[in-house]
Amino acid sequence: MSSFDEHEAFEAAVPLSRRAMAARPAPYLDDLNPAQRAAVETLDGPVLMLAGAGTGKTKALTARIAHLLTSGRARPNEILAVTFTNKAAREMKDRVGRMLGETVEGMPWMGTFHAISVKILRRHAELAGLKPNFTILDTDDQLRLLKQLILAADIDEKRWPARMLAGLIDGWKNRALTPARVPSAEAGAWNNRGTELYEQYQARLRTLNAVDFGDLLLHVVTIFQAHPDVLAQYQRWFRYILVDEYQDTNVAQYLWLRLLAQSHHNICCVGDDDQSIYGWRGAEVGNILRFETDFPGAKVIRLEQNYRSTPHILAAASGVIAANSDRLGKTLWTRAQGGEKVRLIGHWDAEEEARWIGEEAVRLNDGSHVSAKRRMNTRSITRTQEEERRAKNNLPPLETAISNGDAFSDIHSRQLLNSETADIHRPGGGHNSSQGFSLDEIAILVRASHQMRAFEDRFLTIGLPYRVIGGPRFYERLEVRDAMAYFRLAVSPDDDLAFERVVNTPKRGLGDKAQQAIQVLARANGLSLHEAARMLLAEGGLAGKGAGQLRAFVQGIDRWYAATQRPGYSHIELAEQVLDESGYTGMWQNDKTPEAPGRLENLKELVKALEGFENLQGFLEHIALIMDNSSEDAAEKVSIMTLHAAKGLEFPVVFLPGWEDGLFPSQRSMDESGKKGLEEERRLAYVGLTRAEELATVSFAANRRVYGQWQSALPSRFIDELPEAHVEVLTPPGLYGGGYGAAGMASSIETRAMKADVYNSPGWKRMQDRAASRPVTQPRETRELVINATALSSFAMGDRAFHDKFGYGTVVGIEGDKLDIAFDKAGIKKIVARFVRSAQAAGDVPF
DNA sequence: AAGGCGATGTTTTTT
DNA sequence: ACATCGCCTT
Repeated sequence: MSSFDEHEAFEAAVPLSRRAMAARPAPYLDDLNPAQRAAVETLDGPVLMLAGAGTGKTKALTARIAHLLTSGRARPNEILAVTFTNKAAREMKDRVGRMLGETVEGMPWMGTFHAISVKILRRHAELAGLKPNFTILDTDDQLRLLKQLILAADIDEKRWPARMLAGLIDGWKNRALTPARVPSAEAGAWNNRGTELYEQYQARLRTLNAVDFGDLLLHVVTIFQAHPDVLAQYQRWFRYILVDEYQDTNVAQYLWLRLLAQSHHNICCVGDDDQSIYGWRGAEVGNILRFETDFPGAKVIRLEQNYRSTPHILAAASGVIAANSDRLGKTLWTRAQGGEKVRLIGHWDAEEEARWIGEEAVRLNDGSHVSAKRRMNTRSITRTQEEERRAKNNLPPLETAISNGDAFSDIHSRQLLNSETADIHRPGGGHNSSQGFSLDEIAILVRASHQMRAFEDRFLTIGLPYRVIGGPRFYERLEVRDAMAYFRLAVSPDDDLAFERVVNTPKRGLGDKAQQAIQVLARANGLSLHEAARMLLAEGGLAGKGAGQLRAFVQGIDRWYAATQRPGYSHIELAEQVLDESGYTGMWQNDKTPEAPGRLENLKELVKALEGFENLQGFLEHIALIMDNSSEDAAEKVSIMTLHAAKGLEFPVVFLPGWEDGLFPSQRSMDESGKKGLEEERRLAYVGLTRAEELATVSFAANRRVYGQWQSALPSRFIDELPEAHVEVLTPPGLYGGGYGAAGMASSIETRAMKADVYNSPGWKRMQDRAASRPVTQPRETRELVINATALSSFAMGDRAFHDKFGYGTVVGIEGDKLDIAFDKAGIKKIVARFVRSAQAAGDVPF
């Protein structure tokens, strides 16, 4: 499993497949534009691919890999391709495979910075004072460890919180600073004891044979720096280096890359300085801005042709980002024509904003069961866009499709074959009932996650299906982490952090006192907690019912460990056994709180995830780095997520709510980082706008509840930066209780009367002007939302019903189109009937 | 040892 | 408003 073995295995396996590939023509080069093509064919020396939003960056990157392979320049194991997320890595693997028409026998060095670092570090662990089987701690373990150290150092955690220290240490690690290298100017950090605690923390990690995420990179960098021979080996192996999202690299990652690229300089970094939005967690825009100085002779290739958005959307995004000063500068353009202007609308408060967006989503969705294909016929598209779409959905290539006479065998498709663009306008600029957007094509992008609540509340009542992207990750959930701790104990009984976590979960009557006794014994005798607990029992140092419980716990660990040692044990059975015998499953079964069933479900899911691995060890080794929120759910839903989470995604319809000064740009960002902070916020606005393919709607609310207090706000300064020619100001229909132009805004001004600048705010003035110069739009004809037209008539008192969010329940009241439903797990709720299915239709298994 | 109550701090998030 | 956390009570 070591990187060496894998690497060497490829030496033998590759020549064959390379021959096979070399014989093939290079079709992937044909549909690249000149800039993409240059980026693909410039193989030697440093290359910076500045790829604006929607310019086919991933395509160029994957084509470059394909080109390296087919041209015989490199074997799969000689390419180091680094991404930030597992998702990006997976996507790249898939696309390279698809491009070459065969699965390249793996690319062992394609992965995240962290995953690749783990591979390297396992092989050279001893150079970092670790054993090769070190464990990777997550932020939770990290925090608990720090708390212990703070306690031991007799520091008041109230005044000097562990979280702050963790942030400090992470920051140092992001900058590749070992305790010894922390600049003296920062020695005063954390009450003068920051570096001291950092040092202790690192020592403690070493004894635990553990690393945190930051260490993965830091250790590799330190090893490379201290052991030129090791570095030289990797430099020889990685003949070509590719880096995605380079604008997001931190100092440690930059050094990591620079060390590896030092000898041959064959490094290609792809990124967009305008999309750097992770400065707050250590990303250095400077890395990409400095590329040409860092790598002399670098070729900079700009990808500026956008295949994603309409001209209005592009112009609006460009207008906003133009206000930033630290830019390399790009000008996005498109061949696409037509499309709607970016819409701008003000609301009285966040609830109204959510209501309006909900109605809009429903209106746009109307006719959702018309296939996307049919709608595409009336859309302005480019050939590349269409081909990308086909690739994404595993559809046959355009040529095939047309000869087969599928939905695209119309005049527009032929047009697409003959020219690069087919400009097909949606009639009237609007949608009629026969060509709605799928809910999957609609996204709401917010600045801060607390904004999501208004949307969830609203969508729940109107029953609009939605999904929240991001949020707590599967493996971060309490129950999953507890279960993992049990698995860790089964695999390595001496894992003290895991022991601590679950020794009293479920409650075993082992409180502070008992745990202290174990700790003391462990420290005095240099034992693990597991061993110390055994000793404590032998000595009879524990009285009462705790003793029996602890004995069962210790013996359980022994038994589970023994099971893992038996050759050919079933790790899935063992996992179930562990959760069962420990009483952990029982704990949740007895729990009557509404979240208990969900937690049990997650545990089931966790056990199911084990199937993909050969044994528990393998699972645990990879889990920290690889597991994600996958449970993909096929049902059509509107997506709600933060702007950060939206990077890299695209949607035909995008709503951008909450554009108010203080919220977006975030006050805190500006306070803490000044102009730099503001510019990062502006990039966030740019990211948001450029997610939209066809329709973007910016909105703001005059009033919003912030920490329980009503506060009014002014339209975001970014609204001023939207170029007027590309924006349509919607006057909200009176139907919805008035928007910015109605009484709503007027009273918001009254509430802010103390602020003299209100009437003079450029954003406000411009809003007034725009509104005045346009006739008031008639209230839209609001179509009845019919998602489940039969629902109304089909429910009677006492019927069983199913709701996406609340699960199963019984109808206990009917009131017009609203049902009172007593949910099994969530209590009684009033739900709009069309969003409830009958229990039979939903099937028997909840969720 | 465990449940209740007041102080507290509230962007963004990956690995 | 709201959730989390540590302390305090039982």
